[in-house]
Amino acid sequence: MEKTIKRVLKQVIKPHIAIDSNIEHLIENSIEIPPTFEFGERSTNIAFKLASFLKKSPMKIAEELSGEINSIVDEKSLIVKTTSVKGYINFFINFTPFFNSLYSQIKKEGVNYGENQRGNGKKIIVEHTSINPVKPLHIGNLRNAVLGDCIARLYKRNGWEVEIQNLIDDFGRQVATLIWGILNGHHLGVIREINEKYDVWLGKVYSHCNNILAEQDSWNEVDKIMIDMRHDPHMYRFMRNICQACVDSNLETAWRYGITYDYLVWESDISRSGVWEETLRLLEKNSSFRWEKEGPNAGCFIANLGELAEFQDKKNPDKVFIRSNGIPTYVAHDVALQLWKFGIVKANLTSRSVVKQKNEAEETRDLWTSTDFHVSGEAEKSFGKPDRVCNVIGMEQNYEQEIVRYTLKLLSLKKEFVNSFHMSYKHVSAPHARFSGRSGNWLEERAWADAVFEDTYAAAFKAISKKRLDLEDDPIKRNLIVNSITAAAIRYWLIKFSTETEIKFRIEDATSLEGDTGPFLMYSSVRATKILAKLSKIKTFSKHGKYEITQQEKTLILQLYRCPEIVKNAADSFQPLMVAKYAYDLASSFNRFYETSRVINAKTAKLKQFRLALVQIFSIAMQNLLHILGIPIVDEM
RNA sequence: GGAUCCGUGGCUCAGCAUGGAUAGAGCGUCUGCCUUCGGAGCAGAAUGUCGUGGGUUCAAAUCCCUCCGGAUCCGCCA
Repeated sequence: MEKTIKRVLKQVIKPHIAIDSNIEHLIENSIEIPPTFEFGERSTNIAFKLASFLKKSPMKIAEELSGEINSIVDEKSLIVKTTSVKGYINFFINFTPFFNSLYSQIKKEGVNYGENQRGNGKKIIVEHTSINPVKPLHIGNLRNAVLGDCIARLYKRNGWEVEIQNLIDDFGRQVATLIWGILNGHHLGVIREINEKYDVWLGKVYSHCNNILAEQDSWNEVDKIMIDMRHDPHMYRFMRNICQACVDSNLETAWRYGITYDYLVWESDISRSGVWEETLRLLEKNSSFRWEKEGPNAGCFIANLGELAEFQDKKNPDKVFIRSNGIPTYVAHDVALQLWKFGIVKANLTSRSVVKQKNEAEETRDLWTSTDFHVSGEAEKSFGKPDRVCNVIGMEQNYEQEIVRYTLKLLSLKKEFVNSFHMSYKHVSAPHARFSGRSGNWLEERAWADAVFEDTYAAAFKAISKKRLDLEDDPIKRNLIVNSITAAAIRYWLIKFSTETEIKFRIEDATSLEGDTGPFLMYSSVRATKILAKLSKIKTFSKHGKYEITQQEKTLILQLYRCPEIVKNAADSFQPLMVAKYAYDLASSFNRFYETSRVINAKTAKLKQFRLALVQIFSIAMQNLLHILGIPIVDEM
């Protein structure tokens, strides 16, 4: 439709002014969706833009162009007529051929409707979740995971090969803190409740350990454990087993929400494979990095970021990569990791496939993990070597992520520099503070991912018990449906905000099932499914025959048409929110259609056929969108 | 001190990249709609100095600057 409008516009503008690249650009970006349907299906403000070139008033230009367009179109072309209102040119289209072609397209593309192949098979690594393996996911971690999961799905539908990594930092201070606590028997002071998830209990222990450490001021003992974890095989095995149990428990949570991974990357495996040493050799060869001989940073290895314009305004533009005690800093580690992801340094990790995961659509995905021992005869698979890397990390780490990115620039890794993306988002906040694993405040607010699931489940269960008395005899089916509604509600709630908005955690918002929510989208899809099931015997829509199209139907058709554009823009701007908003608008349009257009009792056979066809393509598009959002598709609810 | 982000009805948020017609939703409040494809829905009402003050422009919630309020960052923490 836009293509046709631009072509016609150029045709009528040409006699008035030469179309150079400047004018061409104006035309390309001038098509918009009018505020109300009375102004047509599309409009353009091109007359305003041309006013200064033609030295005429916008209204006059719009009037002339509109008249000229009307003289070359008729009721058989896609554009039926145009009007000029206050300087705008409004386009009215012929819905019958428009619908016919949209219908054929969506029917033909089916589950692929909305997709494109722009990625052309290129590969992206999306790293998300990546929590320390000492605690459960809290709602903020879940926001990270859901956003990352959604971006991965979006990239896939833009023709990219996607590899989802989850980094397990088992060599960090948080793990050492926990191990210190367990070795000193402090976990015995935290009673594990019946059926309590392991990671939840561990998170309590971890928080407890922090309190004791703060009282005793025994951090030097934790430092010693950090060293022992690296050098004492028994200590390492002890630590890794605990982390493994925690990760297994974390995965259970992720799967409840339809989140799956391709590769769990263990920090200890990375460390032992020599990635850091290789990175250091690479940096040492470059003049932008140096060992400091004097001054406050004497004995440290420094990244000379001050030579970049972007860091000139910093109080201290240079960044310490290796402390004077020889231990690399966190950001240096992240640099090594990024270099490894791009395959600039080689880690030679041993990997094994551990479990077959299923997401909400029952799609199978093998989960692989890096490992410290190889079982002979096991299948191997190589990871990495992407064209692009996207790290989903909170906004408070914007500066660190910039350092990582610009370090690539200092190393003259131009391609890797422009293909490093930090998907940044703000925190989910508790009423008066931020959630933190250390303070354990997620506990008192019931803000860990499993508790939020339970509370939402309870709300959904209450609702379905009222609405679906018939399901009392089928608790298994009811449980499946309630699980789906729960995941839908929470996932949608985490996606619907802009990544730049801090979400205030309030359980009544997360568990809401009405209005701008995930269940609302599911419900519209269920309505369509029900109609389709009842009319499964009607022969397929043919474009011949006459029928009237109502305004609600037109709106729905126009909404359906936008799907591919949204999928493209959402991926390009790293805004899953755009898909959520669009899916909500589409569901809303369908509900209005549903209220005003009876399908089963339509007045004529032809009308019935047309409406059924509209329901069919709505159902296809909505299911594709739900899949991108990771919302389960159900037949009833 | 410097940097980034945020400020939109009572509440929670979209819209800002690429300026454009009457600033959109949801929740809450109020009024209607179940002999009607499933009411987790629909129709309607009320509620707005788009933080403040300037500037640019034919046109500013959107771009630029000031100030006010909030968050985060600028570690040999992770």
